[in-house]
Amino acid sequence: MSKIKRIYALLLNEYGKQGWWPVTKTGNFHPTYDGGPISERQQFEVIAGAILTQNTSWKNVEKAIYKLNKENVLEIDKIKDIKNDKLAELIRSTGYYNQKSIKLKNMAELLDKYPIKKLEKLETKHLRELLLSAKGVGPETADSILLYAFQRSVFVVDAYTKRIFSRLGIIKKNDDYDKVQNFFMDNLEKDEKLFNEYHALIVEHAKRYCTKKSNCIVCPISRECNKQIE
DNA sequence: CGCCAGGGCCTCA
DNA sequence: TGAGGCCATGGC
Repeated sequence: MSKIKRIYALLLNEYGKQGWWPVTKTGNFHPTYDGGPISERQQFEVIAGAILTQNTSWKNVEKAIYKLNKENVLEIDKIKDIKNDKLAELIRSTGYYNQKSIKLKNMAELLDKYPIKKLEKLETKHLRELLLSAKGVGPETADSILLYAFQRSVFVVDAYTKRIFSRLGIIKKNDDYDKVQNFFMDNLEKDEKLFNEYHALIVEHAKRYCTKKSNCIVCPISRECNKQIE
């Protein structure tokens, strides 16, 4: 078994299935981790959440999603029509709220022009390019949307991925996004379910042990690690 | 009080 | 193409 597959097995054994991406179920206002197929409305919720969580803790995003649900505006048409100031106020807890308000409305415009049902028919490469053409959507956000909203087998790279795997000695900390992504995609089977779970496990591991000031002493995968802390 | 959080854009060299 | 500033709240 390859090293990255072994790491995956260890993390899965340690933390269990994560049930990503958290979405709001009917009759509720808070997103929950259940896994399973999602509705078109929930696809948009994932897209919005991917934007809102940029450089921000998910806890702060949950509060915003709660408010958006309570105001009944977490839909493409409603985000498109809502006043910028009103939207900014609802998502205040996520930080960068003025920029994110614009980003959400840009995305709603895009999805109004290219409905999700039509985007489903696009090849992954073309869908990725379209998402990246939206202001405020960079590679990580685009790939999160591809993987968690459209179930495309794309590996998501974030700051946690770089931190964990550079400490493990598998990548270099200055490797750019595409290089890290290619490393994972060249060394794992192209399986959407695997990519979904692996990224979620990376986030969990980074939060619990591989924090900025790491917790190597109690880390469950320290045997695999060179402990190359900055 | 400072640091960090499921980034991305813009500018400047 | 790489580094640095900027956006900003909430938890600890």
